Amino acid sequence: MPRLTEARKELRREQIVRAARRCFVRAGMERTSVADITAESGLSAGSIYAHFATKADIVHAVIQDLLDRRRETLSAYAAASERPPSPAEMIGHLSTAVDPNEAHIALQAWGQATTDPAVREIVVGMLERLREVFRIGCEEWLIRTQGHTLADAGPRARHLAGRLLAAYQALLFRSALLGEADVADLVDTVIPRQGEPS
Amino acid sequence: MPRLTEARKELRREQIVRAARRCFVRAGMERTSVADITAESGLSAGSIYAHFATKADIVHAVIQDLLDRRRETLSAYAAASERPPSPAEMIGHLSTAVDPNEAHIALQAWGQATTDPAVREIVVGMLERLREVFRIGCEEWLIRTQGHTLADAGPRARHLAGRLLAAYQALLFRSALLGEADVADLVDTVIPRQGEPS
DNA sequence: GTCTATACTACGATAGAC
DNA sequence: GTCTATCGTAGTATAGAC
Repeated sequence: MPRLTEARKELRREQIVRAARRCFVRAGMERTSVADITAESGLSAGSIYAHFATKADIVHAVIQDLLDRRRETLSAYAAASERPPSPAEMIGHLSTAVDPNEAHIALQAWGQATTDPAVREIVVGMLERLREVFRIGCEEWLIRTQGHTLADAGPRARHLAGRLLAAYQALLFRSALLGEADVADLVDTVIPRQGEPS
Repeated sequence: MPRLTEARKELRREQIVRAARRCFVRAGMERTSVADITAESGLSAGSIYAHFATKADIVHAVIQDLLDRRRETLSAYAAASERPPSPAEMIGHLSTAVDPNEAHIALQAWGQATTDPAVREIVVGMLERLREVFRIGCEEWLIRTQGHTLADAGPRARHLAGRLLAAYQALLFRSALLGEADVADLVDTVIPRQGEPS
């Protein structure tokens, strides 16, 4: 029966993480007190501290969880279609898939990362993995639809991945702080309409 | 003599803002206490509260001051040279001029902006002004060195300005959280080597 | 205007009953 | 495991002397 209790434990953790995420969107990570999280989750302080040692651990869990989901979604999109999506299609898809609430947390995480080494680790590590997802996606696209050789595609894919990463971050910023219109505008701005970007 | 005392007052405010900025770089805006700022500035709590009503006012002043300086620097660069700099030259200049400490504050401000309306106002407002600086710079470059007509240059400059803005934000992110190498890499990635970007 | 000392509040974390 | 109640601390802001 340990597996059942393990699963239950994980379920509680998720419940807490979800409640914390709602609080963070509303008031920010630092202005959210543990009392706020207890109120939002319907649990008590004692219960929460049975699953997380400190408030910082909750913050880290929320960020990690968010970034993990994001990466999985992207990875799934790139792998789903029979014909690999072009960089322009990727950004187009991202622009429709990005959630302002998630963008809020992401920007807060960036700010935290400037002073909290643990958060920095999470953010930078995830960034590298995201870059890798982009790179592999671009490589497949170049080889399978653009007729590049493997040798050619390698450096070119790295280049494109860096560009996609920057575009994605700009997307998050605009989604969090500007309007829907600015998100759409960015897609037009960053990605050339046809073929491959220079 | 009111002007002299006014000037002294402003000087004290600057002293406080500078001390606060150092604290923010070290520990973040929210984890910095007023006591930290008094220690860093060499002043006392009483003195500080004689010049700022609340800690939030200090935060706002630090952010505003930073963004103002940034915009002035950029504006001066664009206006300085006899021949207007190209977008590529602008980003190249930015990449060498960006200070990691300033980038730290900028990212913290973005995070704050997601929940603090006053900070959001400052950040978004400054963003629009920055976009305008870029737009005007690009327009001049297009007209005076690329032979565009005014009618042609308008929309094109707007397009380029949006792109420069995104690149600048990516630059700040990398400067704050990644290394010098990633900053240089971004310049290569985002800006085509010659002529105008698509 | 600037200092020291402090009032008041809010927070993170724990204790102990159930 | 979860609750209620609470301890200790740290923080913002103010009071009052100089």
